[in-house]
Amino acid sequence: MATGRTHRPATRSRGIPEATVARLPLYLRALTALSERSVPTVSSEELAAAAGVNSAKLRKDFSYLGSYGTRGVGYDVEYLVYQISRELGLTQDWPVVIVGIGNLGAALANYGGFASRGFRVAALIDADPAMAGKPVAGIAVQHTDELEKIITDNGVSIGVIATPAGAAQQVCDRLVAAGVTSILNFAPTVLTVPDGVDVRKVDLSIELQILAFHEQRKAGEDAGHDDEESDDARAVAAREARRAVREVREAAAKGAPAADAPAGASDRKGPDGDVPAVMPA
Amino acid sequence: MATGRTHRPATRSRGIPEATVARLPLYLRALTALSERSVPTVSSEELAAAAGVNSAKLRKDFSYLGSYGTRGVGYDVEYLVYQISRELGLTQDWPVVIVGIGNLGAALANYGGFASRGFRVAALIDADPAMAGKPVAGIAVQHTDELEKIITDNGVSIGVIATPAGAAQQVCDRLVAAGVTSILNFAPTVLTVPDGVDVRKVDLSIELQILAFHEQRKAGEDAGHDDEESDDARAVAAREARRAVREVREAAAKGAPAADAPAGASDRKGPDGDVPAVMPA
DNA sequence: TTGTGTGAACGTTTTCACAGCG
DNA sequence: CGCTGTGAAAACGTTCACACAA
Repeated sequence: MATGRTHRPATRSRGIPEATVARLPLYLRALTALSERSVPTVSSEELAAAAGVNSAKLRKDFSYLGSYGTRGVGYDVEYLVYQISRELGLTQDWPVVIVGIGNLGAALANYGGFASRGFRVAALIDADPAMAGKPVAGIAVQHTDELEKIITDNGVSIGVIATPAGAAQQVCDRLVAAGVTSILNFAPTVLTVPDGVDVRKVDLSIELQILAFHEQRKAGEDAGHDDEESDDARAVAAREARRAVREVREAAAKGAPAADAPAGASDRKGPDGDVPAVMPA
Repeated sequence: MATGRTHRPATRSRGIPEATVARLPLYLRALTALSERSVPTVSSEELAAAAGVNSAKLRKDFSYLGSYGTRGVGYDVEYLVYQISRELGLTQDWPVVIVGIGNLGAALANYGGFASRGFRVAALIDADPAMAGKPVAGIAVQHTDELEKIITDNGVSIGVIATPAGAAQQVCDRLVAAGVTSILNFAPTVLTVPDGVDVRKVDLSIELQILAFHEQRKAGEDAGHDDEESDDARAVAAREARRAVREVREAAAKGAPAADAPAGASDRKGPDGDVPAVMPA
């Protein structure tokens, strides 16, 4: 199938493990803070605490970059800042475009964290003609028609999608066709992109759902039976439930939803489904 | 050390692997879409494609919940929606508070994806007295002074922090003290919480930095030497660089930054550092 | 026959524990 | 002696491939 893969495919980042790459920005932040307080060196223990990881992990991570520490002393803060910035590619400036200037898009445009790292908002793009020309975060919003021209003229390779879910794939396709090879997606959809294009997604409601899961667990343990329910117990219960489950399903199929049964979940909020992450763009 | 751990500690979620939990919302979304199109059943292959994972993974994931499929047929859409919702704890309504009603906080308040799942915005809280009483997304913003009362009165157990980095830990402490046990943190800081409290973080600039890393890789490969640089080559290069590196560092220590050297990284943007994710709250 | 459910193989990430450098 | 750097072990996650139920 040459249709293009869906998500971070076999793009194994040569050399540095993906898990490590994901933590480098964390270290960088902690180091920057230390640097501002003019702290000259840190131990792996201290830095790890500041970054919220354990020291063994941090040392392993750094070992992939090279041997930048001094035994018996620690790491030189300034020097590490430089090395990590370099490794992350933050010593150059990355022009980015934000597409979809609704509530969230505007928040992103105003977000200082971008500019303070190596990112520069090259343009804000929105499909609403009424938005065109209006300044957001000091930048005039441009119309979607200009998208391709903006990408090429500015040599943009990173795009941020903050449109409603419905528009996301379309926008994504245009970005990619115009030359964008990295996409940060805030729309609650799975984007399909060709090989060689990286997509990362941020989904606000998914994060909350994960929290809800754990929250429910806590509640269950407090009220529930034993403190430590074994894995087996769960598996067995699930297996036992299967019979009952099948009956319920059949009942439901006959159009008579049982008291504690399906079909209820989908009428939670009417024909709403995947609501856009932002105001209509 | 009773100081309280930093990040998802040993809270191994009994039974269902964390990685699976993180994907359940994805499946749920795909299923909801199918449900709306009145599709009665899906195969693991189809659903996996819609969710952007491969089918083996999806089947494994579902196997942790129980045996909810029918061999030779697939999964009953409505039924799976129900089961996953149940597993995620979305059959009940979770009141959440959002603290820090800046640009991002407002975007979150307006985000339809919360309400459409089992989440209800119980209150918006901000430290700015001028904000108090102003309606955002149809809800009057309340002052931080009310925080504890709001939490207890509404039985809130999930809090969203969208304040500037500087205020986040303080807000977090108050939320936790008032009874919140799950926190979604948008501020670019590592939060320290007691055991039993879950924290998930969303950091916009970290995501971009990860993209930049991969983007740099791509560029390097295009321009660079061999197509497929071996892991060893990198390791060796790093090791060789060590010598040079040490010299550079010593030069820098003497106050004479070399042409291609440290200290440059921190003056990128003056005394800016960790800029808040949102407007001052 | 079709497509689920799952042991077993494989790959990645984390943790351990300690040799050895400064 | 203290703290990094790193092999080796353990834990975790993904993929394979096929028995078996419908």
